[in-house]
Amino acid sequence: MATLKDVAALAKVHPSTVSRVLRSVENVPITEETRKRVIAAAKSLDYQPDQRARALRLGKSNTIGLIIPDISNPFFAEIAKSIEQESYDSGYTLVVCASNEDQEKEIDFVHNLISRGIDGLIIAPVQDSYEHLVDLKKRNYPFVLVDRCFDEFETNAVVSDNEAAAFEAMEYLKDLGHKRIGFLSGRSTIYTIRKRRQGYQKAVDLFGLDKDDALVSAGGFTFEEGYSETLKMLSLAHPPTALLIAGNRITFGALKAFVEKGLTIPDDISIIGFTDSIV
Amino acid sequence: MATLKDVAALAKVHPSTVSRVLRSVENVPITEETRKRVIAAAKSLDYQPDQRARALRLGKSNTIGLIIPDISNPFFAEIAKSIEQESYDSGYTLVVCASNEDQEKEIDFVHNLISRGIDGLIIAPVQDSYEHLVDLKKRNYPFVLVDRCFDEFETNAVVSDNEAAAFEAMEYLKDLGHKRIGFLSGRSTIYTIRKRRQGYQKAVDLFGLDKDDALVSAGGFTFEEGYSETLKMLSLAHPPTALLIAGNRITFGALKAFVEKGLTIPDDISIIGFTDSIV
DNA sequence: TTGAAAGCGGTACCAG
DNA sequence: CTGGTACCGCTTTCAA
Repeated sequence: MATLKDVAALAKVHPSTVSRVLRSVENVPITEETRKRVIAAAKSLDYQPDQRARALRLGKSNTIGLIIPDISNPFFAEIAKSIEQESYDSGYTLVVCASNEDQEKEIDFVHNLISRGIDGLIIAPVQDSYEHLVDLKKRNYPFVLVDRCFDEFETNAVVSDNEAAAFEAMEYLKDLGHKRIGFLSGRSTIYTIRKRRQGYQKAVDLFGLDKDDALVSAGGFTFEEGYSETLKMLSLAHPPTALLIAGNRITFGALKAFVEKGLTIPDDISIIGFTDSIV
Repeated sequence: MATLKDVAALAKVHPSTVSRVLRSVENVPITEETRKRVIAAAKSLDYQPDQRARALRLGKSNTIGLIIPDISNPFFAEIAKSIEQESYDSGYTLVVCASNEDQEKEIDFVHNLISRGIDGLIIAPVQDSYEHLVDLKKRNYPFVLVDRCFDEFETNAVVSDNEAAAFEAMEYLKDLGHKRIGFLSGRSTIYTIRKRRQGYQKAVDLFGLDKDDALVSAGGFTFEEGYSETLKMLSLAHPPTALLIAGNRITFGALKAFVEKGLTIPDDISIIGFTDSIV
């Protein structure tokens, strides 16, 4: 890698001059002569300024970090994609890290990214704990939460109204005539899941639907778990006639279970799933 | 952010001493006394070494970059996930960038990442051009290609045998009795696509299947394009009885077309798709 | 056993 | 208009 010095030597000027020419900002006047020489030298050496040195000096890196629980989940991948687009267009580089739903790793990433001098942080937290975030807030470090947040901990966050959405879905199913509706979801420590469940419960109470603990499952958010939990629910003495499913992979698991049981949608059973993939 | 100096001041020692204590490597002897004081000071200030300064000094960042064409494509998301795991376990941080199938952006990322001082680069190239990669090779910069590579340009690459896979799929369809098989894919500049197509052609020739340009489409790799291309192929005078599809989103598009046409699998039509999502 | 100083590659301020 | 210099935060000789 060519450095400022190399370019300076080739152009027979001082490094600081090269810096000025290349950034061209500042109202500093420069002879057309020198400018040409410098530019030529830089091009011939294919000079690229070292961003870490720059960042070190400037205290700004034009980089932001994104921590998501699972990059292979289409929902988060889509989030990552849009954020990436947006940052790129604004001249920022996005660093994507996947915590893999591992709280330790998330905390690790937070520290790691900060020590790399990123300008800001976007986190979809694992949500087993949040002290590290409290810490960030105390230090006034710029960060936002996406998709999931904490009721007990106030921060900047962009989340959707999962409770309302779940409630509306339930209302729709009720209007179809369903009285016995099951709820399938992942770990209930997760904000989105809790909210959806609240919407579910609210609807059950308000519409006088069947209230039964066996109809509520929070087994996990994988394909396999969705599959097995659905089977379990279908083999109840009084199985549900409809399902509200919070999680896209769970939904596919449920579909597999239906196929296996010979059930068809919407004749034998109705479902509404929270998912945003193209399928 | 607390710096070495801050810690040093608090512990009443020289910064260099703090550095030595904290890295604890080197066979440099240190009084237990001082060590204790330094550790305490560092902890109380929650000191995290500045990685960019460190990288600048050391000439090594323990970071590797990954450039993929599309993060929202499950195939690449899965690749990103495994690489991330692997790097994390080896103490490396992975920076993921999405070129969005945009050659310009890819080149941009390559330069950007290098100037950030990453130790190595993994690229699934867009494949419209490769001069920037030739450049990397000339400069002896450590990089590998994944999934896609160039026949005319030799590099380290990890790719699967797409040609053989396509051929085997065709053999399978032929054994089912199909004579007229269509091929649906994305842009044919892409390595994987080209190889699969070669496998397809080889099978058509070798097994004496129907050879018809109308049966081969390279429209694009999106859901919508898969949908419209399938419709187009189904409305031929002699439509295919089976389809080989290279691309997971195209496959879903094709499925949509089937549903719309009232065709069922495998009664009315057979398909084999290259895809790795759970669906 | 610890301190002082140089330098990684830039930027910014002050001189001239 | 351009050069010199200090410094960002850290590591690494070299001395003491």
